[in-house]
Amino acid sequence: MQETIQNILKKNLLSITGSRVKILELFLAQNGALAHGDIEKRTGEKFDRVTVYRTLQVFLNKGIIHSIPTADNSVLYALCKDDCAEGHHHDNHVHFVCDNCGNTVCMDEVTVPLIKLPNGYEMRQVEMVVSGRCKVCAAGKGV
Amino acid sequence: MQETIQNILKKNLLSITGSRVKILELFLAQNGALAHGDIEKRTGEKFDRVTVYRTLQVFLNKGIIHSIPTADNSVLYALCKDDCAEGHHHDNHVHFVCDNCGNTVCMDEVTVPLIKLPNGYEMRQVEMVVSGRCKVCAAGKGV
DNA sequence: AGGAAGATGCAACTTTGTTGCAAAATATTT
DNA sequence: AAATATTTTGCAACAAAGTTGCATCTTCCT
Ligand SMILES: [Mn+2]
Ligand SMILES: [Mn+2]
Ligand SMILES: [Zn+2]
Ligand SMILES: [Zn+2]
Repeated sequence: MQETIQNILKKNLLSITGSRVKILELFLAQNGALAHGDIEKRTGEKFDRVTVYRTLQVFLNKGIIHSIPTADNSVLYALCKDDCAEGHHHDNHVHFVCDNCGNTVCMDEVTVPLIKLPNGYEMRQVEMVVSGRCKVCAAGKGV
Repeated sequence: MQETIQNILKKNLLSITGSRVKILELFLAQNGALAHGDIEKRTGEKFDRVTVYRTLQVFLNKGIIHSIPTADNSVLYALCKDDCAEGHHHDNHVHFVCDNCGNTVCMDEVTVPLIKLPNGYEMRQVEMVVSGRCKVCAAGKGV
C-alpha cells in the first residue's frame, strides 16, 4: 500500500510529504468518506489544521478525492475511483449517508440516472445523495 | 401578498413578527434560493444575525422552506411549494445551481428519479442537485 | 552536497454558527 | 383596553470552521 500511495502522488506530480502520505493512508484504509474533522482527529497532533486544509484542497484539484454534498452541509471527501483528472471529475455515482451511524459511502455500482432538464438549461454535473439507514444499521435494527 | 404572508404564518401557528414577515417577503419575491448571507444583506441592518438564523430554523421545522445541499457546501434555502408539514418534507424535485450566475432554483417540474440501492440499504430521502448554466446564462452566451 | 521550488507551521484574522439571558414584542385573557 | 402570559428578539460572549501572509523547514533535482 505504501507503494500505491507513492504512485498516486507521483502520478499527480505531487511531492511526497508526511501529511499527504498519512492522509492518503486514511482514505485508503477507510471505505467511506471523511470529514476534515475526522482527519484531524485521526492524525492526532501530527499536522497543523492548515496543512490538512491545504492537503485536501490539493487532492481535490488533482482529482484524487471528490467532495460530497450533504443535506446537513458538512463537507465530506472520498477517494475518486474513476479516472478523474485535474479539473474534470466524473464520479457519477450515488452517495449514501446513514442517518443512524453517520457513515457516508460511495455507491460505485449505482450510477446517477439521466434526467431531462427544461429547455435552455445546460447540465454539467449531477449529484445524487441518498440518506437512510445503511446495511449495517438496518441489519442491527438501529443499534 | 401581505395577506399571503400572514396566512402562511397563521397556518403554521407562528406569531407574526417583523423578521418573519420580511424574510418570507424575500423568499416570495425571489424565484430562486437564498443563502443566510443573502438574507442578511437584503434585510440590511434591520435584524440581528441570530434572529435570521432562528427564523430560518423555525421555517425549516415548520416545512415552510427546505434546505438545498450544494457541491460547495454553502447552505441554501427555498420555499416549499408542495404541502410539506412539520417534520415531513416532500420536495422531491431537482435543484439547479448555475455555475455562471450562482443562482439556484427549484425545478418543480423535474422530479427525482427512483433508483435501486444495493441490498440492505433503506432509503429515506434522495437529493439531486444539477449544476451547469441556467437558461438565462446559456442564452446570453455566458454574460 | 547544494540550491531552487514547494510544503509546512504559526499567528492573526474572518466568517459562520451557537447559547444564555434580559428586554421587548406579540398573543391571550379578563 | 389593560393586564398578563407567552414568544421572540438583540446583545454579548463564545465556539467552530476556514483563510492568509510569511518565515522556516523539506523535498526534489542536478
Ligand atoms: Mn463518491
Ligand atoms: Mn427546492
Ligand atoms: Zn449506518
Ligand atoms: Zn445563471
